[in-house]
Amino acid sequence: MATKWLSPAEMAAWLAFIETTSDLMKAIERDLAPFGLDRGDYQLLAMLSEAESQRLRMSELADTLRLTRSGLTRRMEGVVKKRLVSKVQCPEDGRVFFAQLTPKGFQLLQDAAPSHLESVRALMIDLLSPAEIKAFSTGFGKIAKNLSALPAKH
Amino acid sequence: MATKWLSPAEMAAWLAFIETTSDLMKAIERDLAPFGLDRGDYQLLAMLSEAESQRLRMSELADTLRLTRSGLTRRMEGVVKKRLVSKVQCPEDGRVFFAQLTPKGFQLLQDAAPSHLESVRALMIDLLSPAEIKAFSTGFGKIAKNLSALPAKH
DNA sequence: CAGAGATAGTTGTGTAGTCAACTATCTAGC
DNA sequence: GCTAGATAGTTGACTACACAACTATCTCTG
Repeated sequence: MATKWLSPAEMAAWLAFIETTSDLMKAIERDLAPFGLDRGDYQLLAMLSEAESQRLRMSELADTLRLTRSGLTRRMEGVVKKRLVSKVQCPEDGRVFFAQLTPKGFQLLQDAAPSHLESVRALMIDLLSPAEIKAFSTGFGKIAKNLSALPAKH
Repeated sequence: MATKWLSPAEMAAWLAFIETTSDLMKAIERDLAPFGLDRGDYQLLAMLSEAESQRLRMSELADTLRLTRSGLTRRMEGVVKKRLVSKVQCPEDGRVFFAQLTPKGFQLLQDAAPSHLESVRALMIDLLSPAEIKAFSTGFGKIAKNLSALPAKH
């Protein structure tokens, strides 16, 4: 197999991406900490807040959060204990549970959102030119589309 | 505090980045699995392979891998047990240890690299236009520069 | 050269996630 | 309407990390 190496420009893009992402995530997480939330909690609340009746089936939520079902079961323990989310059994199907955003959870999300958005701006968006923003959007869009077209499970 | 919302284009860039990165990392990890390596191991080996004498001080290696010192201690247990890396005490300073790539580790890296590079190409690089590649590189570069200029520790 | 303090790495403890096995419920086919 | 299988979620065991406290070594100041 003849290895097709990456050109310097390609390697630069890859390395910049790989090395920066982890630091960026940590910085964003740090800005969320004063609200008692981590990034996983925030995303969970944000997803629910945008959903119909502010609730989603567990497995649907797990998929959008890129968690396994068991992973979500564990993460839910935290936000349920904090009364930010409640678990509601579906009347039509006894197997399914909904994660339901509580008023307290909604309020906390409202409180945290401005700070989080500001954080995303300061650490990423405002540093990029409009062309770069466009390139991020289209570039990651193409990557995502390709990934979802893949056989997925091995 | 008046919340400065993200424009649709900005939000698109942010969401595309956030949602795609996790899937991309998992896909790359999956392609590395046949070699018995995960992404952390691969990066550890890759860093050592490029270093002077193919070795680095533990704390230096921890920094480049974005691990805490204790995190690296734990990760080293795995690669040391697999004989891919050995730990060598520094003669001049009894506190410091070097992570030293073994011939076996070097060989495994040589074996895995073509597949890994191919994976990075297929899942990311080859999907992007040259302009997008450039934008990724400069964009993440700016983000990284900004992060390193920050107060860093809380 | 004796501490005092800095530095390198490890260990104890805790958290967040995975996978595989399990329970409970629902749905079809007979 | 019963049983076979599918589906939703949970649990047990494990892994990879982080943080804080610790040990060992080095360095500096008197």
